[in-house]
Amino acid sequence: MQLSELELIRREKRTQLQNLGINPYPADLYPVTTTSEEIKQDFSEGKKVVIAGRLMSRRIQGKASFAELQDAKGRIQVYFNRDEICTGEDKSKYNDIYKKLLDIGDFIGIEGELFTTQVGEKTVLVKDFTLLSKALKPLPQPRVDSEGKVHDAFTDPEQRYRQRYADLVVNPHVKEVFIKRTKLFNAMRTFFNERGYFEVETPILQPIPGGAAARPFVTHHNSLDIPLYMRIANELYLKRLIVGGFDGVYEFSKNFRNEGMDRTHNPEFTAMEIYVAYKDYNWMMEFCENLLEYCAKEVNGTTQATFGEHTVDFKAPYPRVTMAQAIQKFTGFDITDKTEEEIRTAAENLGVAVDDTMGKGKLIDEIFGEKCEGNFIQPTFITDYPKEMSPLCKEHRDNPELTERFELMVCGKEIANAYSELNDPIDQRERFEAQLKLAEKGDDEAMFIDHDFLRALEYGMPPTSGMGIGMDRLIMYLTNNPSIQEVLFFPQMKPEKKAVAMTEEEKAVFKILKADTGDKMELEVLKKSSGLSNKKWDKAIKGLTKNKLAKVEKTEDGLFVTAV
RNA sequence: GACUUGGUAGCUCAGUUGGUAGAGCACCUCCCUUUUAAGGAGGUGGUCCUGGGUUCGAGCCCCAGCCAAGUCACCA
Repeated sequence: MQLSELELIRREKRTQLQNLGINPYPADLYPVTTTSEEIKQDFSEGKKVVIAGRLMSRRIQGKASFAELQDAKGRIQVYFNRDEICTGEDKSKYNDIYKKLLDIGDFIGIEGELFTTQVGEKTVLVKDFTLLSKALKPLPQPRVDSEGKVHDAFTDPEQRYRQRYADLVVNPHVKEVFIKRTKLFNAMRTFFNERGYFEVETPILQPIPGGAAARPFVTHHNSLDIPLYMRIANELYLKRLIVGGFDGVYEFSKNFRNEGMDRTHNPEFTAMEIYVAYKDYNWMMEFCENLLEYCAKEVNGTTQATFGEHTVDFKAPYPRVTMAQAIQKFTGFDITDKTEEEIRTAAENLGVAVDDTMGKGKLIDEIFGEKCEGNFIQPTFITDYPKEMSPLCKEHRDNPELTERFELMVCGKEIANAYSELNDPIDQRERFEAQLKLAEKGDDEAMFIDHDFLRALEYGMPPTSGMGIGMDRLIMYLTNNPSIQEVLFFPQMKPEKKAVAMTEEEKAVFKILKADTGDKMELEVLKKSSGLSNKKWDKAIKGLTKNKLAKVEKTEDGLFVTAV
């Protein structure tokens, strides 16, 4: 890896510090007493403080200098004055160590006293400082001017996602998104725990990937010599726990789906699933709207959230619309009591793409997805989905073609999905078998039959309502980010291409050179044995000498190439 | 998977018809003791994404590829 000039300079400074007897990476605890935030909130002139963080900007004016120190809570101005730091004859700590050997990005600790500058800035007067960690790579340095305009912003998404650590250091608004993300998780936990529901963990490596229709990642367990799948959902395991006697269980689950990536799909994503015994989906709707109202307030301090052009209000309650009502409203077509053929014709008339493999449920789902879904901006429950689309959901108490299912739509997208859970083991087996038929027809997302899950149901599961929430999508709404990558610390990226150390020609030449005894050859001999054209030879040998892998020397006996 | 746009210094970006690769910030040297995006003077810094091709000559034109973003398709 070729180092830039700036990186070489910093490495040299590291060595110089060591030569001065200063460890650039000391092991000692640093006795921090406060943070930048506390200093500003609880400011009193002359107060002694010990703080630590990264040096983020410097304005050096000879024997004095202002700088900014950034810690986990923000930034605080610090004032380095030569006479304060170097009270004796030796002024090198200021002149050499501070001014010459520290860089922006270095972690330092500061002992000092608070004061206010003539322009009114709360500042730490540095009495002494300690290098805590030397940064060898220069950070991007965005700056904000007095009009609030950002200069040199670090904005390239590729670099920001690949080097999230740097993104977080220099872009405070990015850090804010992740703070809100954690607030959301904490808020949900609090809401559930206060109601007595129990947080659990279930397997991520599963012999049968169940609970959703999706293509799984496959891996292999060596000593068992069996395939294992990364989980696509945790539903079936949580229901086993309801069978086992828990009243309410929930889990934040990292799920993995081996499907396409775009700005709303990452191969791994986080869902929250909760199952509560003796409840139905009507109860769950109320629970859901109360939950989201609570979470929105905890995260943003208000139930309103801005998402692009929309302002969404999470204040409960939310409208409840059946799928049939939604379709009637946006297409004028009433699907109630219609045959499959009538619905197919209606879909075709509406310009919805259909094919012969689609059953009644799929057709209805297509019409809804195409014509209705995008219209629900404010949180809205869509209820009573076709049975065919919901193999884990209980049949509707009033209509055997439907299920007791709802999805919560926000800004035209689903963020929650819930059922009155199917607990009839015979019905469940038949639904799995119907899925198996779909798989045989080539649907690679059809569900597997999970016999152990059926066995669990046979022991009896109480009536239960369950709900899943897409955490990534929800936090996108709460932080106004249209891309899932902005709400994941480390979104999946294609691997960075490794810089090729040597070209094929260079490798060939180098191999011949190394094979020769003494690693030294006459240039003409080497050139001839490489068999390269003039142009390619020239490029190869220049490449090798440039990378200091070979050296060309002229002696009395002629031109020689030496391996270095 | 298709299409569109982009990839030039540590960061943000210019780069004319194909003719010696530029700016601001950062960095280095010197001066400067209460400043605040940017004090003054001077200087250093490049795999122009990669590989081919056209050409006397390619950052620029052509072909292929890599990576990213966006739109669409597919998918929860």
